[in-house]
Amino acid sequence: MSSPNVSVPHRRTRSDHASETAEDYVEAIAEIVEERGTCRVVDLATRFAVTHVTVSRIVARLVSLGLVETEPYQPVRLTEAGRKLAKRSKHRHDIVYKFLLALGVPAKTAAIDTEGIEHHVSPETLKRFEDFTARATAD
Amino acid sequence: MSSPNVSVPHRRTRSDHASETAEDYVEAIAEIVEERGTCRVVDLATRFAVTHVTVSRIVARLVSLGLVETEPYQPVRLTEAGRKLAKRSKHRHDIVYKFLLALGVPAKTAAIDTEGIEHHVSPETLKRFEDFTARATAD
DNA sequence: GGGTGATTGTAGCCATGGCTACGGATTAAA
DNA sequence: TTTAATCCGTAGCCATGGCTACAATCACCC
Ligand SMILES: [Mn+2]
Ligand SMILES: [Mn+2]
Ligand SMILES: [Mn+2]
Ligand SMILES: [Mn+2]
Repeated sequence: MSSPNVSVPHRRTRSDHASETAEDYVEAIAEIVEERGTCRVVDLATRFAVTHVTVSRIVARLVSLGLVETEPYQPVRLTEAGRKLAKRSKHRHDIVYKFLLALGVPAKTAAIDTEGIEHHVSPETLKRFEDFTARATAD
Repeated sequence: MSSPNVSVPHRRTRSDHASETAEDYVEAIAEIVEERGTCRVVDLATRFAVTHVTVSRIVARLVSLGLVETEPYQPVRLTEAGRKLAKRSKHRHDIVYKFLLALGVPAKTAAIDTEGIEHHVSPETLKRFEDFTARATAD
């Protein structure tokens, strides 16, 4: 919002992609911890359909970003900052998903499309999504 | 659709990103040719707010993909395949943009969000966008 | 204690898309 | 015809996110 960057359309798209991995990973970690109690590298590899090597390197970057804590051969834990980001990401994710459902998109397709769309929805657009879903659901 | 790939949400998102550059570039080339008669590397660099080096390398890949033709120091031209992709991309882009407008998103924000969202909208979702816009505009 | 399978780490490769620095080509003016 | 500006190419750097191959660690059972 501050930098003139984000007012050039493609710049904003690129900047969205830069934060995308962090958002998806902390969200996934929070979900997996919720389900299984702990989250291991393998769980993330399965979730994202990539190898454990890819996950390890991304997790290392999340550590350097202060979103995640790890010890060798131990499960992955979120920091407080990580939990906050996860919460915000999940919130936005849910709004987008429910919006697509309210629009009449089949659940499976909605789940898939949401995973990409969520990162490109500005606060303003998100608000319109919310409003629409609220009205459509009011019946 | 064919591969089991695209049914894993994040795999589809990644595959969307793989085609994203090609789509945006051929679309931009078509637009710039429309406006100025020809499209040079510099025009694309301005459009995407990157250096001419980045553009050159991406254009080289588009050539190898059969979407674009170039000669040294000459303007960039679309092949027939490039024009077709540009047309499809623009069509989808327009539907997403008009949909956001119909939803009540301000034009500037809609333009920015569209640039990212368009690549993650499945045919099914696109159809719902179209339907919504048609009804909202019918008043 | 030893063996085995699952998990994690590490080395090293590739493609993509950013960049700076610099040099060659084209074009238009002087 | 020289000069200057603009445009383009090339070399070489970086970060990210994929991968395979292999080594180390851990957990658990025998
Ligand atoms: Mn998500
Ligand atoms: Mn996502
Ligand atoms: Mn785009
Ligand atoms: Mn995207």
